[in-house]
Amino acid sequence: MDGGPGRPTLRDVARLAGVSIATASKALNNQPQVRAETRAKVLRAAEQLSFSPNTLAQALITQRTGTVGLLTSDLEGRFSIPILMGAEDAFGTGRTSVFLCDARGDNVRERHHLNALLSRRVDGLIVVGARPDARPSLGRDLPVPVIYAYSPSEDPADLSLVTDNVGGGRLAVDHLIRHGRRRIAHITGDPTYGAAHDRARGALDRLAEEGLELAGGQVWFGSWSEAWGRGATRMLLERDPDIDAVFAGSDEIARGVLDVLHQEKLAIPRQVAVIGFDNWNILAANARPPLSTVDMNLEALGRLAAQRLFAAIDGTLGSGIETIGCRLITRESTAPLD
Amino acid sequence: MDGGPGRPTLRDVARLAGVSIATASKALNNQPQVRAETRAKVLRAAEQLSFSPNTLAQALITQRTGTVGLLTSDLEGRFSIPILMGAEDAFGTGRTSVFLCDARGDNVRERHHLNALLSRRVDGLIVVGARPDARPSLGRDLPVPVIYAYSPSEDPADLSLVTDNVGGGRLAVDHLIRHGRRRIAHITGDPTYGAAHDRARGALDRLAEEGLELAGGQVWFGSWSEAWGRGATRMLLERDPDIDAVFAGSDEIARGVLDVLHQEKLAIPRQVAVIGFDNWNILAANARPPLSTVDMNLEALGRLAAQRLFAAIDGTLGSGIETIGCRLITRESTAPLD
DNA sequence: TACGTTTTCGAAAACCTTTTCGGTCGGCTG
DNA sequence: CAGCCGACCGAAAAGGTTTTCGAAAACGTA
Repeated sequence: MDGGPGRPTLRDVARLAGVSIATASKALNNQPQVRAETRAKVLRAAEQLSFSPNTLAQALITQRTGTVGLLTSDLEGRFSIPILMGAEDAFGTGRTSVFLCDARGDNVRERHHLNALLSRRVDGLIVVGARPDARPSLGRDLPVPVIYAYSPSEDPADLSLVTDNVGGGRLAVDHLIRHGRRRIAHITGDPTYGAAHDRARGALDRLAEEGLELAGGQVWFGSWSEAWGRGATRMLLERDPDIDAVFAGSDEIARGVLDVLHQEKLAIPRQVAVIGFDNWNILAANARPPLSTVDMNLEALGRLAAQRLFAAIDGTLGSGIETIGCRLITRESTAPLD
Repeated sequence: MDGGPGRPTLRDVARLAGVSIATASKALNNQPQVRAETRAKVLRAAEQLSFSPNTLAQALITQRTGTVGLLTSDLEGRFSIPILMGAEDAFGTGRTSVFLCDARGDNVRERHHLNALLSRRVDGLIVVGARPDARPSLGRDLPVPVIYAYSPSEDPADLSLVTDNVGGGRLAVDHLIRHGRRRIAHITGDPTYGAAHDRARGALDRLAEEGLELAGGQVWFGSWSEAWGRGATRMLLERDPDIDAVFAGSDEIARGVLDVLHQEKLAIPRQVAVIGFDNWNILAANARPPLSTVDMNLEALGRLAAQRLFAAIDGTLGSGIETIGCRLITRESTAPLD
């Protein structure tokens, strides 16, 4: 009936419409060299067979698959997902599809996935890391453009898109200062993370501009956990009971801070304001009180990555590190001192 | 040098090895009809050109792309991700790649993605929904097998894989009972979710078997939020101050429960045990004390979906609803009464 | 040497589409 | 009527691979 057991092909459409394969193709692709009447015939036939063109064959000719690879190191990580969504979003509207590959932080698996993606002739790659520190480059002589998101590449010849952690730290402290806070402490996470130091630096810079010193006598490095937030807050209060604000390096830590402040019967935000980092909704929005925090704009980063890649696919790729600014989210855990 | 500007093709390999394209293909694919010496020559040539076969062309012939589509309705949703990871995991080892598509809960976008995936000639589809209630089928006459994960299809002719919420509720209450708790309350989420009722039913069933009644006089339905967990706990304590355990319908709710129990100076787990649902690590593991909870085995569900799909690709697909059991995670928020 | 058998290799078709280029047909001008 | 032009259509090549089938080579046997 339709020419065989498989899916209908352009040949079937052409036969049904009573034209040649070439004209059928032209009709479906809005080429000008076909009469309106003929085009209608073809379209009707295609509709009738519910024909959908074989993208593989198209790609074979046009040398463009309309696919990109998304190589993530850590899917469960909360940072890959928004980036991935942003990228999917930016592509989704067009005719590009995304191959998702999770390397699970394993180098050989990453290599394996990379080869598979190249075999599939993806038009480009986005590599999103698990943590904001630099990672090894995939190499300089890949046949497709590559964009590194979140984790920059170690090779400055690559193009990397990262969040502005220094600016984020500055943003948080600026917000506290504007609300009249003067005795601001900073509790943050794992000191092996560059991001922890960057955020701290931004915070200290802004304090210095105001002629303020960090309350608590130091930046409290530890781990990115609620438990550390609790522990550090206890130590902090012991050492310096008079703080009026805490900048936490992550929302998890902030939750720990809130917990201990409640235990100590300190009113939030009246006596102590708290601000977090990440805008991890489930933690921040549901906190008691809801947590002000710094959002890294990861979806925007993902979208930008997609756009840059898109531009690079026909054209040439830039290099270096491009920084995306953070955004302040104010909720009830910070408020002006009255 | 390598025969042109583009990537090396089989033709280039053949030329370099001094054989025909056909033999080159056979050599690379371990076909038996080629002399060992010739095969070595070809392999060396391929290596030298760092040749990787064009999967598109292969797919065109073999009528199998080695790709599957993962159609999710809600990427940011915490339930899609583990399933997605499980599926990626099960496929990743082989030679299948995954197209990720997020419909954002929008029907026309879903249709759009579906068409794109079919155009790309995916070998199969996994559809993962945003909530555990039934969703419309994609249709019966798709040219590839489809598996519904998490959200079952409304059409019983489709194959759906879901979590056993009744069993999960039973598991939670059973755990509490075994630890000597008798006055068990249940606070859960949005009553428009079938899962909320299923979990409650499992809980009530197990209580009935023991001749126990639900403490608090009712199942407390509300919303899947920490705030509701707090509010419900306050009402519950007012009505029935003597509870010795709370089964929360989600970890978020459980966090709210813990919060209020702490405020009321009730010792956990000595006076009141708390168990959650979801095993959402960031909430459960970091709670004070760490939260016992029920894990839905979503990665396993994803893996199973991949396996079922794989089996269906060559073979025929089953139908109906297949249920995956839950798993108890015990942490410190539950302990035997002494 | 003649012949049969096994092994090894290559030519060509097939997969499905796009695109170029040449051809047909109608109508128009001189 | 001859010639030309524009509009429309089809044959065929191309893209990279797999696979079938026939041909050639190598080998053993009579």
